[in-house]
Amino acid sequence: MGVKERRAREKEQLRRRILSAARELFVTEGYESVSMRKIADMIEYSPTTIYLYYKDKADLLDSVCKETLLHLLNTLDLLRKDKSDPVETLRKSGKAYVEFGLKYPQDYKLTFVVRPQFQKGLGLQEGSVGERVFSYLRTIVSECIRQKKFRQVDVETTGQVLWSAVHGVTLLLIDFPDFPWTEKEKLIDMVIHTMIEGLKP
Amino acid sequence: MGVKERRAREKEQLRRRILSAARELFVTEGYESVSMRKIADMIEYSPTTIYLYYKDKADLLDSVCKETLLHLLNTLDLLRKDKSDPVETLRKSGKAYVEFGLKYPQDYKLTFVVRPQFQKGLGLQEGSVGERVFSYLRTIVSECIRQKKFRQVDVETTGQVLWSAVHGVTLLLIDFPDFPWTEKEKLIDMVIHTMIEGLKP
DNA sequence: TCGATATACTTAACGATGTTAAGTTAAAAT
DNA sequence: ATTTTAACTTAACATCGTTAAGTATATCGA
Repeated sequence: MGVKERRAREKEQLRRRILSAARELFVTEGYESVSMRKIADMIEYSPTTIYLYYKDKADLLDSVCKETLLHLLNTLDLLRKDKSDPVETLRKSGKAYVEFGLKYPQDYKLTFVVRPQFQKGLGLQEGSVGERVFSYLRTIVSECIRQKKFRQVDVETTGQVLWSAVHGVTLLLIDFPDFPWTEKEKLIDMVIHTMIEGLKP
Repeated sequence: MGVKERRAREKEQLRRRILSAARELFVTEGYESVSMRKIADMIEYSPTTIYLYYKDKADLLDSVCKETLLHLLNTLDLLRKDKSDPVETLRKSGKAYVEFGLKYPQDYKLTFVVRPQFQKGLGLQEGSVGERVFSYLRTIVSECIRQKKFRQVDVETTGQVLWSAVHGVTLLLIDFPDFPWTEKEKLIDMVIHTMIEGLKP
């Protein structure tokens, strides 16, 4: 009697096929340049079929971004294993964050720049993947303060400050690839290093 | 025989009317949501008239952004008068930069996020307004180093680091208005303060 | 002052967009 | 065997950026 189950599985498969086609197109051609018809062509269904699986184009974007956040979270989580030096963990996490952004520049922009425009009131609500990413940052910062590696600063604000810095350098490097940056590695390292130095006692 | 002159003046006037209509619509409705027809409606001309003054929609965006950069440059330039303490000038400039972004959030996004996507190879070339904004930053930083208020760091990289930080916090505040930020003022101040502390000897 | 030319602008059209409503086909349930 | 349900498609709407062709008006040379 596994008929229902098989059908559900098939539906889920198509759902995923749509999502991955959408991601590939969004990333290579940009959200605005991708039409529902292009996505439909890629998966060899009619354009309207997509609407049976996703509310609209913005919903598709939303789903793509949630996946990206999950991917980012997994990438960062790998670094938390080593608990010896929280400052070092923070440095590594910062680097990993920026490098993630540069490795998947369009995914990063979709998630942190394009999506907020289309999903108004996206406040990183309780339990969301976005909240979990930020909470990851909070944990490390508070450990740095507890071990007196940082001065007695407000954990919440400090987290936001650090996020600002890495977000900023990531976006600048993505958006202005032809700007005469000093060597990328050096710039990223200095952003993080300067921040950490500025937080020490 | 001021006929030619009058005609040229009239052309220039219409050109400006188009530009300011475009800016108003871009800023209130977002670049993608604005159609050439809407702009045309606002100035009471046919849509195709715009093409006699601007190559295409991206060209219109480009002109709007150049104006924004000029506006930003003028705002910052007012702060350079006081030459007593370069670190204080830097702090004020940083604040002014972020506040400019928050005062004109959509203009800021158009200039620093949307435009780069449509004008590929936008490297802030020699003599451009963008170059002049960055050069403003470079001057202050190098003065800080000369006066030994900062350690002996690379001027170019340091400028880029500072830009990253203010750009980052500006965009986060614009893009995630519903995120539970600590008080805006406090966050902005701490971003700048942390950076400056991290650069001191 | 008359006819030619150039300037400024408009109308009409093309192919493409997101999305909805109505229709079709095939499988499942009764 | 007939009805119901699910999955998908066709056709259409209003709107988009942009181009080509057309029109009207003002300027210029005679």
